[in-house]
Amino acid sequence: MNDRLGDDPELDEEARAPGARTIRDVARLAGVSIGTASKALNANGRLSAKTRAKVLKVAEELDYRPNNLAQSLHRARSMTVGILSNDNYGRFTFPIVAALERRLFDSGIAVFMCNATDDPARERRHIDQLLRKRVDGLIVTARRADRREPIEPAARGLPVVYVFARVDNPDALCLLPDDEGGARLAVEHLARLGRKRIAHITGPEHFEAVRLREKGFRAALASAGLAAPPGACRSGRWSEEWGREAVRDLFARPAAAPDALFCGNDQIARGALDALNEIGLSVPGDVAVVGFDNWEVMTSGARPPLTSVDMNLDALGTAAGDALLQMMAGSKLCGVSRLPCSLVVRASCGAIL
Amino acid sequence: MNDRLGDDPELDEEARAPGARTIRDVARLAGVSIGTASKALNANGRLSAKTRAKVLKVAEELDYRPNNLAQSLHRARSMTVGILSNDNYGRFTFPIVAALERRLFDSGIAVFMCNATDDPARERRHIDQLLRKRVDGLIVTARRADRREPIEPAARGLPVVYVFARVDNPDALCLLPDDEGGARLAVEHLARLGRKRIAHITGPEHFEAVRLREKGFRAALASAGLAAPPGACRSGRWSEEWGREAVRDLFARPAAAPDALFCGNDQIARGALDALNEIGLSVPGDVAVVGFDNWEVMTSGARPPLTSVDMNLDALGTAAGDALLQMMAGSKLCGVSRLPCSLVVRASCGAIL
DNA sequence: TGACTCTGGGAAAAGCTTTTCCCACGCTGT
DNA sequence: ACAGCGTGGGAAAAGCTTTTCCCAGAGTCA
Repeated sequence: MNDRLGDDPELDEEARAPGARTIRDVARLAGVSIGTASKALNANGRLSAKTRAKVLKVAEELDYRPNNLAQSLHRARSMTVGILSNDNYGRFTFPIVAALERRLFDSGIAVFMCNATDDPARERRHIDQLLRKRVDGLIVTARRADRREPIEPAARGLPVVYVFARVDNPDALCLLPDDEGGARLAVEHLARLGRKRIAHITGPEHFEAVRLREKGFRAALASAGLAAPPGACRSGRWSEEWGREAVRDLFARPAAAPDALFCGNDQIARGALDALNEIGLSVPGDVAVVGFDNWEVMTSGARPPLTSVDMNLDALGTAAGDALLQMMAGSKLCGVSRLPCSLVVRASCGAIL
Repeated sequence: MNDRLGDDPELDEEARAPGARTIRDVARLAGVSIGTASKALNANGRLSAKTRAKVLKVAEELDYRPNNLAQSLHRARSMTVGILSNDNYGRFTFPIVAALERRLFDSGIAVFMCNATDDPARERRHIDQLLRKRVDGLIVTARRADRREPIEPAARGLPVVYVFARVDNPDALCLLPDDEGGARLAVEHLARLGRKRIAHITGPEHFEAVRLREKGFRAALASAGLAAPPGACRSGRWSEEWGREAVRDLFARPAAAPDALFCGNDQIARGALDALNEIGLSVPGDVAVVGFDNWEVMTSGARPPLTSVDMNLDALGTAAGDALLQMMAGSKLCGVSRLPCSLVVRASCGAIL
């Protein structure tokens, strides 16, 4: 038996076909059958240590990589999942997807990225493609806006996790941030710092997140024994401009002016900060401000740096990965699960720093 | 022959195994051989119209989807590519990847998303996984910072496109935005509007983009017959804070103050706007400002809305997709290709609106 | 009517692994 | 020395398609 593979003319011959190494090559060069090679590579059957080592050595020298296509075909598990996204901006989706991909990759699963920007036909074609590729599961993400339709029944039997997306089907598993709890966190913090007249400037009411955050806002006020005067909650757009407008309006009569603002997102908060500045009010001296999203580019560019609620999107992504793995292993999971937010304290709320 | 498939007891039997339909099922129910069914589905061999129609009808009724794994195994083309990203933020990568995915999907190719956030070991494992999955090509993206190492030689023979990333290997294809041209666009525009003392506030010098933009800045000044006084170009960080600092410094002696600022990124521009505001200078009245990146959240939140250079990242993504498709079809492409930027004019530069 | 040409469809190999089942060899015990 | 048993490794099927090659039947022409 020739152990010096480096001198084996057969090896040189093989070296010319890169990337196309098969288990046949390994078996032939190791002088064993294909089945034996497979067993050695997978630490599977009963083989002598010598044979096993020989096969592994040859595989290493050939830089052999098993063909996942053939493996998947045989095992009826592709070790891939599809991520269906509808976020054309990517700001929320990206951290989720990144964490998800990391979690799944650590379990040996690769993800197909599919972007179907609110085009139902395109989404159907994507799902069709994923089914042809025999993905083992599906993740569906959306912008927070929409309570979307469940995906096609064709996917029945396939594990599906909706993350940062909500469907009405009670059999579906939806993972979402706890908007209400996040709002409560912010308002409780402000109340604890002694603020008495807390207002809420937020986005369009048709967002469920807006309604939930308002709910949390009111709940926290109530449990802090504070009143929510009429007009203390303003919903508008998600923009800085709206933040500025709302502040100008809220502070038009100084007597009734708030001493704290909880904003529905960091852009609104940023606009609010700018407007307060212009009015001549100091932050956090006269008014404390808390945002939502903890979007670094907004919070750190703001003056003073913005305290903000973090939705822990990466934890959400990791949780979605965990859930999908469980479902792929046979568990039936369903219902709406909301993961906690956290408060990232910076200077704008007037906490001791 | 029973044409009413709805009544066929065999069909009902089959209906219980969802997603597991094979071409055997189609063939059996259509009363033809597997080979014939395949020919009908692929419009391939010579078949009578009747047989073809019969097979297609059965396939439709069964909701049959060919198993891509088996197809790929046979054809030795997986119709998948991997996207290897190192951008942990996603701001630049996301638009590129989205456009890329769209382009490739339209050609029937699915993309594996791999995030290897600057961890070389992780990147190697990702590449290994992709090779096992027998991807037909690879896209490598990076943060603009680094002139990165080419990926492992193991991938030799596999088409690779570097986009928004740069490697020294002359055999590699790199697609990048034309930073220099973008800078020229901005400065020419300012010069055309009559600005005479144009300064440049930009990011860290170790970024190639910073050096190229400065080069474009100086070139455009020269060809407009304007001088670039010493200290007209300041490099620092990519942050709003740096924009504010630099403005305070540049405008310390009003006599030598610029009448226009070209900023290396929108965050710097945003900071500059705020600082100018505080100093009491009007934009664009006293000073015109142009940013870089055309990042919507920055440009539209700014007051006044910010004129900015757009790197056309989606065009870059589409071009990368085109290039990869060509390489997959056999073309050898290499070299560094820079795609044009464009200027998006808003109020901050003082153009007629 | 016989030979020949189409034509439509079938059989089988190939693509790469995994896994089950089985066989042969060598050893043990008497 | 022989029966039996354990052990290591091989053969082959299966997983799902595609494609090539071939055959049978029908039609055509002389």
